[in-house]
Amino acid sequence: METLDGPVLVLAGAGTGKTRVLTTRIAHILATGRAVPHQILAVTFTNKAAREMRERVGVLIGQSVEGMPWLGTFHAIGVKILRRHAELVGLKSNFTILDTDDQVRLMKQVIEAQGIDEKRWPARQLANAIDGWKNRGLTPQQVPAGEAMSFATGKGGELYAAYQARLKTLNAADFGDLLLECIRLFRDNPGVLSEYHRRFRFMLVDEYQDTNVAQYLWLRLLAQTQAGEKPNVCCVGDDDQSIYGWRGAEVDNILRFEKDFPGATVIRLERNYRSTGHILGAAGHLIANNEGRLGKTLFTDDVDGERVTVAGSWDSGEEARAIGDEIEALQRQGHALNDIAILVRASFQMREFEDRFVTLGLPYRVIGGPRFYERAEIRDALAYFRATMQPADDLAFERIVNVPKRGLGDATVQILHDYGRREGVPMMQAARILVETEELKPKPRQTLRNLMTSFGRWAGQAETMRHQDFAQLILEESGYTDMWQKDRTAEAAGRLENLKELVRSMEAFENMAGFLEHISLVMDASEEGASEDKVSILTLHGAKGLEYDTVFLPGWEEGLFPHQRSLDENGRAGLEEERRLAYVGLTRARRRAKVWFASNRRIHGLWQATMPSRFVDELPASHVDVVEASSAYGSGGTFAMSRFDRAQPFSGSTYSTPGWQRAKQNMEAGFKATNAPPRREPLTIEGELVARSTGTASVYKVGDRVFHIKFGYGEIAEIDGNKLTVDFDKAGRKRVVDSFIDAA
DNA sequence: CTTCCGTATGTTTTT
DNA sequence: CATACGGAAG
Repeated sequence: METLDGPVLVLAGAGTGKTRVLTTRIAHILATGRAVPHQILAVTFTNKAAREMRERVGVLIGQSVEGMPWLGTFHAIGVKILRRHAELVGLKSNFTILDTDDQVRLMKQVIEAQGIDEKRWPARQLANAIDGWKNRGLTPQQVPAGEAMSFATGKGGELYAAYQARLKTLNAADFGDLLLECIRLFRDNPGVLSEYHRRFRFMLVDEYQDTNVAQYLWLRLLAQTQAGEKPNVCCVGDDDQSIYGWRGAEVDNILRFEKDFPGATVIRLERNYRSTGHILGAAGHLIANNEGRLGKTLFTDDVDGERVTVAGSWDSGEEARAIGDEIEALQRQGHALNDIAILVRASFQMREFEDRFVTLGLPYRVIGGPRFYERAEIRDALAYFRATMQPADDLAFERIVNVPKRGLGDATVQILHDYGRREGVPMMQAARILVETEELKPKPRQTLRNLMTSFGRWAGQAETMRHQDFAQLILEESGYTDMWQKDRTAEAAGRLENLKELVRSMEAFENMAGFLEHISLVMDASEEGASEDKVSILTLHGAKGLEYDTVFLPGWEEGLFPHQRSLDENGRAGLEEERRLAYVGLTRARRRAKVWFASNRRIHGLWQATMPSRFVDELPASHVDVVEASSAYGSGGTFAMSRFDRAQPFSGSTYSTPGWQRAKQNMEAGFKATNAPPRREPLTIEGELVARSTGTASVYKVGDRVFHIKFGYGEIAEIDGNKLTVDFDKAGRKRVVDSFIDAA
């Protein structure tokens, strides 16, 4: 770790203190005077990681050093560089950054402009292709002919080129460009590149296993050195935690680090400070099934602790109930809900848990749902701001020209669009010109005139008011807030709340322009109050980098985990990535990891018999307990939940328990998917609900109109202590706990 | 231009 | 099953 000079690869296993390595290294470089803050380039993948690193460096070196300007995500640093040299890549320095949604809409236009049927060749698909090419560092000219052919019978490359051209006219860049254009900048302008060579004395990269080709090329360019010199580049990562291959990450980057940087020092961190012995043992054994690893074996000085448990359930509903019960049991033993997480493979699995927890009145939070910036209301609001601030931002203008509905539909937009393209002016300007002509029908013409007057007025006010008041004003005068206030659906209240939050978050910025720049890059939700005690529900992907005392891992079934699609599309590599995901899941646990699988699961609405995941088989018997599912569910009927015999957990690596056998038999018998659940649950729910009722009289009465944060408005049908049965207008009849309810 | 109904389609997700 | 999107009718 003291090695400061030359290339260093730190292979940091899960829970070995990866972030600590990076932060102490930075602190060390600064403390020893080897460089000053602005000579250090430190890149991360996510804003969260960047923020965390910044904070931790700050703590280590004290307030004496002003922040590090070159600590950030690949993209944030890319933008910073591009803005300085924008003209060299055909942009102006105030270029707009498009997100995925803008991207797709623009591509749709490009596809249609080429006279291609957008239905046969969806924009979405082209966006994915182009994204893939950009991830691999390919410009339109460099796309392999075969691949360019694959879209729209050979138009793929052309469309990519046309799209890039459109971006330049719009003075815009998409996320991929932030790196790709940087690469082009460096390649075409050696002078610029060497300026950065001189500047960056030390380079550090976090999560190196997640880098894609473009990021790799970018880094290589920056790490180029004079002959004989070795770059001071330090990459930290863990090949066993590479789970973003489907997004362009190349594990290869980390596997061949030593070839790329001859004479590199490789440091392995294998001492784990997070988990108990049994958890590490199980995870290590599992991941050893992968080939092509750099190979690490984690160890700990901690106790062996509890074995990893494996439990089966009849179906996903029972899985949710059993896990809910276990969590309540843990809670009674004094465990904080914040220390408990449920890690799922696919987000559809979350719903069952949510429903169950709502019924139980067990507080939970879903991590990683739709991002703040992705929400329609936020994007609409931002589009208003963008259109006001940057009158050439056609995409923003198009987005909100008819939101709220004001009678300016496709026909009108098309006219503006055509005129703009023909005359080479932005749509807003086209609109100003056209309202003075006879080209538009009287009604839309008047509406459009009013709208343009508003935009004109707002643009004038931008300078004179505080930007948050300014934002508020636009949202109100445009009728946007009004639109949601009139909306009585479940989400409307939340949307208004989000808008308020958006305006509130602007306070932290100098002005509107600064805010827009930030939001286009950062775009993640304002930190949710982690202060309340709640169970976390998140995907395995979302769990990377996090840790919890107790981790529940439901849905370990063939087809779901490993996911069938991963297997089909990427074969062995896909399987190995799934296995790494399992490894990530297990290693999130500090004290308890609890694996679950169900024998039946509803997939696409049909009940399917499922087989336990091969990963269950790959867990070593010596670190695992096969446990009986919660007894409450096992006792009713012949087909009731099987018991797993504690006394004979395994024979070899094959399970011999009844549930296991039955699950396999079900598969082998070729159980056909049915429309009906394979079996009705015993009526334990009612008994349990009654038993659990607090008896406290509810403040509500039958027939009251209420509002539920998740289900919206509804009417109370029954009351049972603090458990209410509510007929929701949209969500139907649900049983909920009254603490989740407000009077409507 | 809006509303409603039918059909298609169901991983993982950051910037 | 449930939702999301696109096409046809009002």
